[in-house]
Amino acid sequence: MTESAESTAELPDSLHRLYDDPADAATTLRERAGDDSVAEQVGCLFAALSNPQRLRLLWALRDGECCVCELQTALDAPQSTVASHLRCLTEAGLVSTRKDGKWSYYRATDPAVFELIDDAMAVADTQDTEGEK
Amino acid sequence: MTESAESTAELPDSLHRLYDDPADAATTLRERAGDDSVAEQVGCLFAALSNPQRLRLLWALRDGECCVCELQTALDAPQSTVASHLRCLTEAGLVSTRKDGKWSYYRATDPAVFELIDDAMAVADTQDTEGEK
DNA sequence: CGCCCATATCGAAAGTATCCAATATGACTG
DNA sequence: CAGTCATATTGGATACTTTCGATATGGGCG
Repeated sequence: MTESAESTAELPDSLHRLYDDPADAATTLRERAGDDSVAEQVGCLFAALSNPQRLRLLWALRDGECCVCELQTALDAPQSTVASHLRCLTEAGLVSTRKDGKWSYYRATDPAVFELIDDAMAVADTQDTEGEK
Repeated sequence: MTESAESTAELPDSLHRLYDDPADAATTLRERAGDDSVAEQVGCLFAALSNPQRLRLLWALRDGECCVCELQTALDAPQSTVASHLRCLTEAGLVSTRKDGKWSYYRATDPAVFELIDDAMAVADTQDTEGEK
């Protein structure tokens, strides 16, 4: 009886046909969908991982740190492109930097990200295989 | 001695200072970064998960199937917005539909996606906590 | 059949990401 | 301290995403 009163106004007609107490159902549904700020935070992580070049940068870092010129070679992309992607990964907290003179070395912050990527590959594969059978 | 000859031309100067055999190093680095088409495929999965509204749709589906009007209520978003996100999730293979008369019911295709999201949340949390200490 | 209902699709506006040449920065070197 | 080197930043062109009102589709009912 707190905010549920105001949110009742916006409910779709169909919900009234589906539930005896639509307002109550709405509250349950909204709880299940979870908090938007959490979703946004997780979404940012996934967004950082949603770019093929950035995934390849992470793969290149799997065996240990690399300097920018190595990563540039690995991707076969212009220096400024690589630098922007590294910035993006850094801001997402996925990689961190160590400077040694004029060279910058990047490494993965948390190896858990590699498991995350592996799991995603497994999920993507499953879908492919299901389509083929 | 196959393609490495042509790719040698584009190597950054700095790589020559870092390795005795830059062309060979380049080959190793490029192998480590992996295949671009695989990266693209995994990237698509992550892209589907990179939107807060779509994450909330999946959360809503965690306990079983829902019809569109329930999801619409859960997100508190216009019908067409919800429909586009559902289309996106469908195209990514993350949800599937069942039609019953004029109602459409959506469900998660593979529960593994929930583990993936949970793992991502754990990674995101770790970063937060590290920043605070 | 004619209407209403649940959902899907379209399409335009606004926002965001990507790429990369050019340029800036900051460090080592003679 | 001038030059060169490795990397970072800027800025603008182009492409993709997101949102959502309007409209289409296809089912069920009277």
